[in-house]
Amino acid sequence: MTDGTCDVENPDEKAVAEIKSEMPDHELIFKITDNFKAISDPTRLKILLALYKKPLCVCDLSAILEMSQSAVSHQLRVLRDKNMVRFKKEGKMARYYLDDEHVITLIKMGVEHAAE
Amino acid sequence: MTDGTCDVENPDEKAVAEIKSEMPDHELIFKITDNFKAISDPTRLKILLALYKKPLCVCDLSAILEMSQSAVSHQLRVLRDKNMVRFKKEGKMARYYLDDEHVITLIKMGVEHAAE
DNA sequence: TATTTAAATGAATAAGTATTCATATGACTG
DNA sequence: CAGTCATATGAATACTTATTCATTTAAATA
Repeated sequence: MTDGTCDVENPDEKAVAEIKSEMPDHELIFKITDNFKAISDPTRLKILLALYKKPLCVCDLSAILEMSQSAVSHQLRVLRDKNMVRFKKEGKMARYYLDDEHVITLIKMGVEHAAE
Repeated sequence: MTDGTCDVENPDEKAVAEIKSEMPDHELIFKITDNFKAISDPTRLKILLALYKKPLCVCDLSAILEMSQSAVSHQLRVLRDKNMVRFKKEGKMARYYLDDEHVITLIKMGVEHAAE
């Protein structure tokens, strides 16, 4: 075992090498996991589900999620940094919009999957 | 502002209440995020992508990912606990199989999304 | 203008987690 | 039967991250 593969019952070093070479590079892997990570937090998922229904201000999101304004703002910032939401300042309010249809498709599939 | 919603320009308390009532309950939200969390880690994502090509033993996965056997085993356990992979003991080896087609569909979409 | 409101943000804290290291188990092998 | 190999696992460590608290900013209002 010089290459890390098993000795036992393994005429498959070729297959292993092929799978390794076909593996997406670290950058792409990181991009993918980064997107999934964004929708892996209950607060952020709920924000996206709410905004899917209707653009909303921070205050309304805070009421819908029953969470502090600060916590919601912090998570909105995460979603903004990933370009999943955008906002428009309206007076002293900030109205947030969904800005990524792909993510909603992913979430819908996740909902179906989890609901069996 | 007694209900947490904004005073300003907000005749939408009804909409807010509706969105709140239509929000999936905590249990379902948790199920969904739990699945996404599983594929939000680069190591686990790579394991699933590799097993999608072909069932593999821990040792081969370790070689493909260029990671320690221990790290791979720990992550396989996480995926096993979520019923995303299963394994069959073959002598001293353990051959791991994908055990969740839905997850692969999600990952495929994630790949497409990330690759633009 | 002083005050209140909506939102953003930095720092601190707490909770979660991925990897490593050391060790254990069970199967094959010499 | 002693030793090696494949794998699993517990503990420790290092890192990430979600929330809270306190504060700040900018806009509306009294």
